Amino acid sequence: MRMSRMLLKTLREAPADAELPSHVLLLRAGLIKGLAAGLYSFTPLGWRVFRRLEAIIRDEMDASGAQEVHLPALHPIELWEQSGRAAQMGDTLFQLTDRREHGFALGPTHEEVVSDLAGRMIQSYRDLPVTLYQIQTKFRDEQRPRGGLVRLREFTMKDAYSFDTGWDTLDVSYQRAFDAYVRIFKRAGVPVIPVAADSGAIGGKDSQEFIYLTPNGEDEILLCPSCGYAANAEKADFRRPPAIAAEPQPTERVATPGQRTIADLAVFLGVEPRQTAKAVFYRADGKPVFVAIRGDLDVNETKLKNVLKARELEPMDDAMVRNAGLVAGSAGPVGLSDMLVVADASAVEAANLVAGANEADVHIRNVNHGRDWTAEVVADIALARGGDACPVCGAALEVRRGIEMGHVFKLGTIYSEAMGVQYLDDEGGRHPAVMGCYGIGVERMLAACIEANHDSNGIIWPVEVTPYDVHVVALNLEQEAVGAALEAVEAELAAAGLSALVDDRGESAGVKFKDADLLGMPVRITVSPRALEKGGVEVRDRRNGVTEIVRADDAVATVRALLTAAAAGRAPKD
RNA sequence: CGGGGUGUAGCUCAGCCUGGUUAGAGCGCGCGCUUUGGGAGCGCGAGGCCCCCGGUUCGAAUCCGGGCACCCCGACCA
Repeated sequence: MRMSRMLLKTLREAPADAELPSHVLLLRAGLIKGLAAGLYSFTPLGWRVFRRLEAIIRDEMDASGAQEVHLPALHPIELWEQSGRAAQMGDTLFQLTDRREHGFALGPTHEEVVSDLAGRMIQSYRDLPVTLYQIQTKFRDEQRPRGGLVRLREFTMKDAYSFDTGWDTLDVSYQRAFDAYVRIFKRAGVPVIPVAADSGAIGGKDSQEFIYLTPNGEDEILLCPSCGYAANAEKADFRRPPAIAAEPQPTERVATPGQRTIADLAVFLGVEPRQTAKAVFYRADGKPVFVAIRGDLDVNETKLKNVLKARELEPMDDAMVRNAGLVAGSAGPVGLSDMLVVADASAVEAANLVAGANEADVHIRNVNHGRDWTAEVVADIALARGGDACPVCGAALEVRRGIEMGHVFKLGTIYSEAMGVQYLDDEGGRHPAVMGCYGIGVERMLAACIEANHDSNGIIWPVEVTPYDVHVVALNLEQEAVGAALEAVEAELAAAGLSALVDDRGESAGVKFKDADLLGMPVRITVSPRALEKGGVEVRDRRNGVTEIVRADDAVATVRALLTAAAAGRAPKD
């Protein structure tokens, strides 16, 4: 491809509204153009990269035995009502009506549609197991699109769904998908770690996310440096610091003027935070919920939401707090009525806690569960934090941030039951298929690929992702010798099956070199009078900038060697 | 949806506080000449509903009110 003919504009300066390195480079290299919040167009060069990522995904999915399908992006709303997710997705679901006033949704994901297809086609255990996948556009009316390609309203997902006769064979399908993901991210040059993840209110069993660790990420991950335990903060467990054991003592009211936070209260009364009870009030699907947890811990709202099987969980507003007879700063579980009380195990096990008296500036000492108050629900609803003890080995957990690249998830029979995916076993018995689902965000993967593969000059494409294998810079192209050498190099590259982007523009040498670095092809060849004088063409490794002059005849072999070394992850020679 | 910020040329921004000529710069773009090893030089030129609507005023990019858009931080997800 000749650059003089390509629709491509590189930017010398970064647009002001881009912050992430990947976003800046995507725009500066002219790979994407914004249309509106969370919506981007791909340029010819950007689309080439996108399609190479798709090709890697397709290749590995096919190799894993999955079969590609193509499902509609436009879904009858009934399908979403049938699964119950129209309500669950809420405003995230883009909805519209056709000319007959029938409701439709733009698919945010495809469990419903694929289940409908599978339900119509799967009849017997002989049809199972089967894994279907597609690479499809998804639509989500996100609360906040952000980070260039990191969080979009229209994006491409590779989504796969496995159907099995039972949980045991689902384990096999799940592992196959997992292994395919490991290979996909490796080939795409995106370093990821699998972490235990929340499976949501819908339930399901194992769920793991593939996370690209970066300070720019939106997810909080807890990692154990000692044993390798890794979990999304929503899911993470930890060993709580032990409570102080003691015999229950009689309760005692105590004046605590102005002591509204756990920290203040603990100092005021001369106790440790873990000797207090923290009270937090929520609305779960509109209903008031009182949550008690030991004072040194925080509530994990995801865990709480799951325990309550709530669709929506939000802090109570002030009016609701007053109506419930609660006093913020001095709230406690003693004497509450007309409200669901949920407690973390920590608040139940600990003896003689200090708790609010539901009266301004008054607390109660020596509050004990079972004697002074009772929780209807006792569960693990505590939030793991950096420094907490690893649930596996006890070492201090570290907090990192990351971007979710993919998610693998054992769904079970939730959708097969709702959507009617059933099979007959060898005795004629009818059962719902056991499902798994597996997603990868393709644009997000492209963003992470750039985050992980760039330097201050621009992108450094992994060999399997690069839009062209070689960037050929021609200088003084008007000189006959240069023109001839360029044509020879182009012909040899083509004959060797290597793709090339050829800078034949009338720009100055500096502009061409800067653009070559920015655009990030792994190898650059310079065809110029100076190189010809030295006996050939110049070949340069983008990774370290090292150049060598080789005979034009040897250019292809040299390029090959550099690409192979880069693909193998071998250190560039210097 | 809560908090913060920004809307002036394709991009980065000045001008706004303290209203007053034809609204500016750099980069980019077009033409000509010159130039070709790290975003070159000279000359000429095109390009603006100053986000939108309303108000104040003799007069608004500038002051006031109301919208909208975009970005960042939080609650949600691939």
